[in-house]
Amino acid sequence: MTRPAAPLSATELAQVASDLRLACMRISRRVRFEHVSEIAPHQFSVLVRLEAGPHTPGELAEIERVAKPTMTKTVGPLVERGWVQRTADPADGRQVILSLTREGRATVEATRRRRDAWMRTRIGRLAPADQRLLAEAERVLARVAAE
Amino acid sequence: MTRPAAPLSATELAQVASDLRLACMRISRRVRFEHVSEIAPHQFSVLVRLEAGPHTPGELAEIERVAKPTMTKTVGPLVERGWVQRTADPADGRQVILSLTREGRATVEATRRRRDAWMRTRIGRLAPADQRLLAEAERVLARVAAE
DNA sequence: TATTGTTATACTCTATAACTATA
DNA sequence: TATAGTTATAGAGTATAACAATA
Repeated sequence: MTRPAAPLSATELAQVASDLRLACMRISRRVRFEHVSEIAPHQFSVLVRLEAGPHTPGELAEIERVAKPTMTKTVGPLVERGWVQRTADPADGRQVILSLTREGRATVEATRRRRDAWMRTRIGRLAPADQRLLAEAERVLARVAAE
Repeated sequence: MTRPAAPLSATELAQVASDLRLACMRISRRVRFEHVSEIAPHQFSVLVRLEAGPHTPGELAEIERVAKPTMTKTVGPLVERGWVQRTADPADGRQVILSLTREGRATVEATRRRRDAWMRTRIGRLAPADQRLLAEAERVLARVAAE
């Protein structure tokens, strides 16, 4: 369908990498700062982890690359606000199982919707061809991000 | 050269926006965390601002959206490490002019090179067609970021 | 009196070390 | 004795309020 493409030259590669990195970092910053969030980034990150399923504080600390006492302090306010609940592990009395409450799930979804809306508004303003270009590029960029 | 493109449907638009936002945020996070930096993000940000030219602490505080006392504390260690220098404003005795030293400039450039290299390595591994796709998309993404 | 920058003080997020309960 | 989680304590980074020097 399309003719075979030549790889970018070293110069082109350097330029694209630099510009693309900068664009990603700027977008990321804008999304995070756009609305003065009701929830701190590290707290939101924990809610997102719990969305996928329950975890112990120790697991969360490892996933988030944070010390265990830090996770204790991070989770505290989330429990107080009714977004996370602690339950005892029936099999091992030392462990605690953290899970998202219904309110916690709603908070994650609301925050995600706000962030997506920011991006959707801006892409929506682009010319159709540019929209399709980004749709194509997204698949590649997702692979880069996942690497 | 190409046939006219139709705009994305609302569903496609929502999907692309969400996925693209996530990819940008992940890449941004990876770039920032990849090397345990010798300099904290907010300090690096100040160095980058000063790269463009001298500023007063008050200007920097406004640009970085931070309180003035915070900027005083941020700049302190940068001066101690020899990356930033303070000079008195000859026209207004209340003001201080902050500028980058040669060492400060070198630090900014080195950090930027490391970050670019991370991205360059990953784009370099892609198929030529994907490289060219990202090169095209970068221009659009930069517009979105600048908006 | 208004403005620039700093110092004083407090709160949050992070860490390491010490402690408690359980295995 | 080892492990999961918490509490105790300390170091950054942030803020607001109070202060000193200058306009």
